[in-house]
Amino acid sequence: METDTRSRILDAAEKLLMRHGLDATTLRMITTEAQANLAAVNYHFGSKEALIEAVFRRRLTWLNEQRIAALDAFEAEAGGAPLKPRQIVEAFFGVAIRMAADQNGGQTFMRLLGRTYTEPTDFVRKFLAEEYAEVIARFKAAFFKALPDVPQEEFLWRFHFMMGALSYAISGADALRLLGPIDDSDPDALYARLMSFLIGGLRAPLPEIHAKSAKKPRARRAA
Amino acid sequence: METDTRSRILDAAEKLLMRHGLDATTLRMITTEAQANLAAVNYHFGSKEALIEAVFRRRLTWLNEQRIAALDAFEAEAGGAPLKPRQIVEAFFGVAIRMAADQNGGQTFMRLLGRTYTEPTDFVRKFLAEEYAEVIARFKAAFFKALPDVPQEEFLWRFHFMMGALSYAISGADALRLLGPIDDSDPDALYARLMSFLIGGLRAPLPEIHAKSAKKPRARRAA
DNA sequence: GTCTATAGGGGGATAGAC
DNA sequence: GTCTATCCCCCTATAGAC
Repeated sequence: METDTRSRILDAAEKLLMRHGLDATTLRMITTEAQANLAAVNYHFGSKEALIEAVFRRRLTWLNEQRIAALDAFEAEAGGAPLKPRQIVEAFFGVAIRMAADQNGGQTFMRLLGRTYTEPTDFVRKFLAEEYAEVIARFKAAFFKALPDVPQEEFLWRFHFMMGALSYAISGADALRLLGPIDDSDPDALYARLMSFLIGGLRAPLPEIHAKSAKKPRARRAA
Repeated sequence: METDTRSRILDAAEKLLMRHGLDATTLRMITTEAQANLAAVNYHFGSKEALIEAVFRRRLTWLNEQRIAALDAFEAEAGGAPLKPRQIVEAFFGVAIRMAADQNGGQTFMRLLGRTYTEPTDFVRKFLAEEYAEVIARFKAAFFKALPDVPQEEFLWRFHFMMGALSYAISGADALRLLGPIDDSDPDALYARLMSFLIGGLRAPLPEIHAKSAKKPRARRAA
């Protein structure tokens, strides 16, 4: 707790944004929680939006570096051969879910991140795209190489569904509660459950896509 | 467009809530869009919260009735025997994704619903729990019967992950865009893709849960 | 039922003292 | 770097005319 004002504001903002969302969190709530003055936000960050961006970038950059490092390690080990899908899933989603178990702010941040994708504000979308560009490119390439039998478009949808499952695993506590009493206190169990589910979905039999919508005569083999 | 003021307000609110979220949508935006007077909201609904509740209940009640009707039909057909998991998934998620393809407000509503689970406000959580109570009970029972080999706790997590995938399938357009250019205009294709993925995840091999958290000694081998 | 006008509260941002 | 005081804007809700 003996950190500087700037860090205290970031920590307080992270926690309150996770709990109340971007719009409902006020600078007054943040500065009160951080035991700082209202004007301190504008002094240190310039505006509420700039503060929010700083909250995200602080941990998201690090998270995606970890993902790439994990992928690098697997690829070095494989020496040019395609990775196992399980390894790529581990590098992307495993790293995330492990960060979500970290009690030192990682958990709070991942919950915030998880709820942000479905409530996108323009300025957030913008810097998220920047932060994700490299990691997405790397993982797409790795997956395409590892799953040559899965059409790339089909894979992208599956990746998207996997992101949804991850998001709920991390920040869907309220939806979870709808299902009845359930123990969500064991991060290792959550990790194991999510990995099974994701790999099951990723490796599912391919759907038959019936091209009855005339709009896009989907060339399944040509091109 | 020749509907009454009350309906126009509901339609406008649905659309704006979907786009901007609960907090960032103001009554002024809604009444302007609905070509109604600002005071009309309070006259017809009493408050902003009551309006929001009406927006959700209008379609959610109907959606869950459809789900139960679909389940009833499968169960009548099976005559007491357990259903196939695919049928139950179809009754719950298929109905939802079909409503999400409906251009007559269903699509807008489902996108709103999808983003709501991860940005829960207290009063929303409350009536969502009411609206879901029956359908959740029915589907849990059906799944437990259909999947006797899957521990119930494991199934609940998988159901939760499936909800996450559904949510992204419906309202994660922004997250999807991060992955690159992708065609999301074909509802039939989306339906087929999501069903494959969900069933793959639901039927995945069970994870090994290592019970090192003392709380729940899950008897995997030694206990 | 629908309007205008306004009350009453809270928001983000900033000027200027210390 | 940190504070107080304040500007100006927009919000929800409601009173009261029509």
